[in-house]
Amino acid sequence: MKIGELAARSGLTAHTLRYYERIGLLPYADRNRSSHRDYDASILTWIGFLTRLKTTGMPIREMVRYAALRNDGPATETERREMLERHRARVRAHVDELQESLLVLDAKISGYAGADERMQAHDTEPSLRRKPAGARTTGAR
Amino acid sequence: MKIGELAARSGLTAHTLRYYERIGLLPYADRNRSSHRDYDASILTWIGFLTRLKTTGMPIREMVRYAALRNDGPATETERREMLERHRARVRAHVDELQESLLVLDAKISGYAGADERMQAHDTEPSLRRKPAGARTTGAR
DNA sequence: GCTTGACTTCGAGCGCGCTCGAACCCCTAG
DNA sequence: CTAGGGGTTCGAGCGCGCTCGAAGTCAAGC
Repeated sequence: MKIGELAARSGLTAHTLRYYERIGLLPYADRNRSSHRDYDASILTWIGFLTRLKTTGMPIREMVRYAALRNDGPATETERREMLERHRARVRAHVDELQESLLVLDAKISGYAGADERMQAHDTEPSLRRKPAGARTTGAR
Repeated sequence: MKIGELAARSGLTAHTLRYYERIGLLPYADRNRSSHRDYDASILTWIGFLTRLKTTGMPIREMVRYAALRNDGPATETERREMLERHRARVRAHVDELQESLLVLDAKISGYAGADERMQAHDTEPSLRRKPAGARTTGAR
């Protein structure tokens, strides 16, 4: 597979793929006689995993470190596992933080007037929200 | 309150606070006769909210837009609410994505050999994980 | 034989969100 | 009177993660 196809299949651009090779995220690709990169389909699995790491906010230099360890073979497995465990902990913490923020956002949104009508129209998730905060029937405003 | 104190209390640096004022995230602060900024404590609430938006990944230019609307008074409430609703949807989607990625991470981690011993030592969260996949009582190791 | 277009390397540039330093001003305490 | 420790404005610089363009090579199709 040439770089254009890999780009299409991986969702990255050819520029980015070359950049990733340059910095060590992707292994140096075999070149054909025209020095065009020739990829094996298995690279897609690795790129998929890298994309997960990226999605979850791992900095590139850490991904590079992980890639280097991977390249050094089974002896580095413990270290790799530990990296992923640390990363997982960070991601979990981040998720918690986001969920807390979602509550704040919910509160703020329901604090805006005129919400009710549009709630009917836009709200895709009617549960758990209509909590009229006591007997204060919003007579006047 | 002067900028140094606000910095200490808000967790931002004085440099950042000035930067935020410059770009319109923070209202132009009153100056005392020495042209030092003099903040009211209420600004902390606003900064807190901005920090939430930042935490949840809202780009600064959007926060600036929100701040500008806020500054234009109650007439913009609908638009502000809509912004927050859109943002909330993005955040929710992102949380989902992270949770999916956590599963991948879990799988990858448990794929590494030698996990068991260290699990005992490092795992802070014993629930839900030790799923010994059948009756395999870990006799040997 | 020539055009087209996908590839190559290399280095510069960009958008984001700060971060920092220079040069200056003012207030207070010793 | 002086030293120190705030504060001010202004503009440049930085780290990140790409993104892009220039200039060249090569293979295939007309």
